[in-house]
Amino acid sequence: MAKLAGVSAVTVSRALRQPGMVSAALRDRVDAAVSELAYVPDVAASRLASARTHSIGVIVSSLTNGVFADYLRALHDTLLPAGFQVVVFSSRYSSTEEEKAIATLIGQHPEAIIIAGIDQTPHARRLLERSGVPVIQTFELTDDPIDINVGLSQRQAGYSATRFLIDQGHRKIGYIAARLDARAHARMAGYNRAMEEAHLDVGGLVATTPRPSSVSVGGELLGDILDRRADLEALFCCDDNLALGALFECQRRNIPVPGQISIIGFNDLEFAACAHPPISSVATPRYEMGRLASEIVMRIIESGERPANRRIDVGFAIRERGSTLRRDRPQPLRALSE
Amino acid sequence: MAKLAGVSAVTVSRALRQPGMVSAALRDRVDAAVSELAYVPDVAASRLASARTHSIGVIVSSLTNGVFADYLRALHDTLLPAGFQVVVFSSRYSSTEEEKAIATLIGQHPEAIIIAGIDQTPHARRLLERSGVPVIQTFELTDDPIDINVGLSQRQAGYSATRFLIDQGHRKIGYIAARLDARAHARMAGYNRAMEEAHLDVGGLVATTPRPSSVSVGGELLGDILDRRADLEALFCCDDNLALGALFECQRRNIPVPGQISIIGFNDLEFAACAHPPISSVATPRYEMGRLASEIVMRIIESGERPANRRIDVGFAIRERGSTLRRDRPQPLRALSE
DNA sequence: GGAGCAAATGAAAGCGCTGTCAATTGGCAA
DNA sequence: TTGCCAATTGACAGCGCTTTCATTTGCTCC
Repeated sequence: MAKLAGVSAVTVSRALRQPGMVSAALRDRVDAAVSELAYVPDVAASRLASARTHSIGVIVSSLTNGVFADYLRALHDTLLPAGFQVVVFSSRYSSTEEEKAIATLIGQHPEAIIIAGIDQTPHARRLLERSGVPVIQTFELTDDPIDINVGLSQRQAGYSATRFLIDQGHRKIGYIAARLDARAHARMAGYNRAMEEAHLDVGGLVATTPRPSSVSVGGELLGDILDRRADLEALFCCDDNLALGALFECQRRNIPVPGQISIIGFNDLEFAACAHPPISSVATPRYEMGRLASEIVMRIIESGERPANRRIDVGFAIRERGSTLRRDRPQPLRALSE
Repeated sequence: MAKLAGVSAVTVSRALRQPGMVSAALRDRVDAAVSELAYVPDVAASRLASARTHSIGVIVSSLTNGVFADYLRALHDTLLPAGFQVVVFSSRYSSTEEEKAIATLIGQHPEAIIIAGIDQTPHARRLLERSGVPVIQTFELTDDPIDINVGLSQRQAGYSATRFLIDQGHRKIGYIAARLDARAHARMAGYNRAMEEAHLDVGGLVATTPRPSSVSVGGELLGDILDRRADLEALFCCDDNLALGALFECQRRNIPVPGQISIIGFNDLEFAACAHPPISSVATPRYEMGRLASEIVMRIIESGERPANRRIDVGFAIRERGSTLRRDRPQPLRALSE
């Protein structure tokens, strides 16, 4: 390459990275040789020599779950223009794969790591701590972040969704969840807390499966509950796919939604608002969370400046739509105010 | 690291890569030091020294479009167990980003590249050709592959879906598409061909948008057509998200599906089969396609053995479901057999 | 008991770049 | 014309590994 352009390797490197520092003539010669050979510099060599990778490691639970779509988009939108490469790994909801992904990632020496979730294994945690780069944990909130934490309380969100249904006048409120990752558990804990607080029985009202979440699973899980509790009044679904499946299942069984069963989903994916009826959901600011995480990371890399707070709560919001309906009750719920 | 274990760097390298070649005692010392330091070898140095990256580059149009989910899963399922790392880039449906992704990827020296689509820019093509590694183009079929091509004829699939509706007795058949990438265009070409062949007019029956596909866009596009053609009888949707949106829009407008309008989608995503009514769709073997591509790649890397055919058609299949209905016509369609 | 060999380990070189610093060139002031 | 400085370019070393080859160790076998 350098030979073809008739210059030294150093000049090629400079012409490509800081064109302003070489004369126009040489720059042209280099450019010509580059395009002649379809030359692409070896990042491995570059990384080794410069100790910079210009890459940010990102680990998500799934590449294909709609939940990570906006989040990943935000990361790309923010980091690419700043000259960073975004290296995405999926743990596929497996701790083992997550550990592997973290190790692989660290071997690539990203300049920061943004990882979804807070439930890393002790080994994974150690790897991250020892990596020496900023680590942002996202999606959930923890009191004990590895480094920095940008997320929301999944438990609180689950509580709020359930409480929302209770406040609407529902009593026989079901909960369905698939995959059962840490976030699903946290939401369920919130559901249980809200039900317990309202002195409502959850017997037969919960259906879960370790299978991945999907629309069809949502229908099946609702079916499981209905087999036991035909008197179901409302359903909190751990995610919007399940909610959509539950909605279809109701339509299939001629159960009016929200007339007989109210349905609320989670994450407020795009389709929720335009379903028929539109599905109520808990909106989580995933794009915002990704943007925030990227900006924190870039600030640390560029100026070493760390956020004042290691723990940033991005919150959530209940989106009330047509799939949930206020139900008038003759007698008030006892002791809900405790 | 080597110092802590009291051995040479070479031994560390060997203990980690070929444990069988070092004595148990040293192996234990190395392992201890590794976990003590949370040591992870530097892939850049490794790659530079060994000229092997054990990575396969993958470029898709979108990380978050459900279409790539099964495909990526297949790639991971097949390549990870074989010891390859899967490096995924998204072109985000942009030629510019695709070029950048290809360049970045080649700088990382993957051992093969699997890229979705056949419509790379000339520059991108050159980069791929010059990279010196096997390149598999997927999802579509071309007569002029860069190297190897595993896909299906999107045009043919679009033709078949339309023809399916025609054969069901429909005449006023609409087409909606979003994003308008190469595959959407190919499907539309198939639609146009089928309509033309059947001497059916497409006036006012087509609605497209450059916006990304989504469920809500599906409803809007159907609305656009209905504004012009209230007599619409059937709708071919460029993807299942649009189809779902169209279905919801019909429900919202109290238009019976399939009673008044038949709907067929494309790709047969998971939710199509469990919608209400279940949505007919064109199933594309995406998992199979990914598996095939991986296996070809691994065979080439391991033994240099290339497939007999550079162009492999994985086909497609119409899944007939409740959203499409045979419509009886008094008079037969003229000249359909031409 | 010593030659011969296999197994285990280490020393040295080098992968393709970039950081550092030295060398060269040209322009301009004195 | 001479000397000095800035701009431009190149030489060299080294990033952290792995490959190759040499060395050492511990056997086996005659």
